[in-house]
Amino acid sequence: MEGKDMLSWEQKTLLSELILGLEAAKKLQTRHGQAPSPSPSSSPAAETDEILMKQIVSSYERSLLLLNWSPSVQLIPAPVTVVPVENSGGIPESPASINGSPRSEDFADGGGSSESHHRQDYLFNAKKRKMLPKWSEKVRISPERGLEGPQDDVFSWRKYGQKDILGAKFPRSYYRCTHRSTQNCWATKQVQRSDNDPTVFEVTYRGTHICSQAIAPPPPTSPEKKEDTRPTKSIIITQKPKDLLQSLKTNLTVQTDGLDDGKDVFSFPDTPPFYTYDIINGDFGHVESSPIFDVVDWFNPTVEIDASFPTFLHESVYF
DNA sequence: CGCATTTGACCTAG
DNA sequence: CTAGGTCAAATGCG
Repeated sequence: MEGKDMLSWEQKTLLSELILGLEAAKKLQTRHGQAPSPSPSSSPAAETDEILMKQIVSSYERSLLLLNWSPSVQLIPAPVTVVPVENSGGIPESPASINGSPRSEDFADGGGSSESHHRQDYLFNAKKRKMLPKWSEKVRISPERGLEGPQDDVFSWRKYGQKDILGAKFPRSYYRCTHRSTQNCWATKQVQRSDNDPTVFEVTYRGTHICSQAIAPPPPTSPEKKEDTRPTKSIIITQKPKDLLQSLKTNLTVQTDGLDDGKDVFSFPDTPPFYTYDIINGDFGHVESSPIFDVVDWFNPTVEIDASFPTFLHESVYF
């Protein structure tokens, strides 16, 4: 039946919506380009408009590209190996993390089993989660800090579980975004301390943050002390930020272990990425770009991303 | 008090 | 069945 294009109707709808929007934006852009700014006095405004339109168009394009690219959302978002630790054994890392067969079973709520309402939710979440992008990085903490878990990001995580893993000395901790319920942010991460090197943690992220925290940590309009913008968490990563950044830029150790096909090499987009933020900690710049959120289903219009989007490609990472 | 963590039970994939 | 992942009640903490 639907052999190649197995998109759910939601995805199709989204697709057509995006196409529509893209067309409109393009038209607008064209027209704008043909007719120079009506008010010559305010040229900066025109520039802003142009930027805006470009942004819109490229956003649409990217979205479409993503959708077409991988029907089952298998984008790996710029995995950054933080510490160039040599792979001690390698990660087992479920090779078939993405199943490629997104059978869109609808949840016919049938009559009778209302008891399993939250169970369905569980199932639903599990299924949904499976489609989320996944990547991992190794983080070395500085021992003198005595910190237990590495917190290399500015996100607020909430621990929701801990498990002893077979063959691992240390338990694995499970975290999810604090704003899961409030903002539908389904990003999770799990932290596993390395067996041999207890200063190394392996952090596996799953899903991308869509919460507002993901985008705008500090408001740029208030030139106050920018030191305390981060929430009490001191970044603890690594020893040489310079070399690290250098190697990141040149080498970019991409650890795409979540790819089962082994073919989906994520190349950085040439278009201005979705957003980049960086920790201005004097320590390390962590650049993360987000792929698509799994658009499969949420009709939550309250997620406003654009409002906090002004920092567009600012590179304040110092080398 | 409202949040986060702990921790055993529960669930599911393989 | 087992191992890994998640839930949720209990507990802790500011």
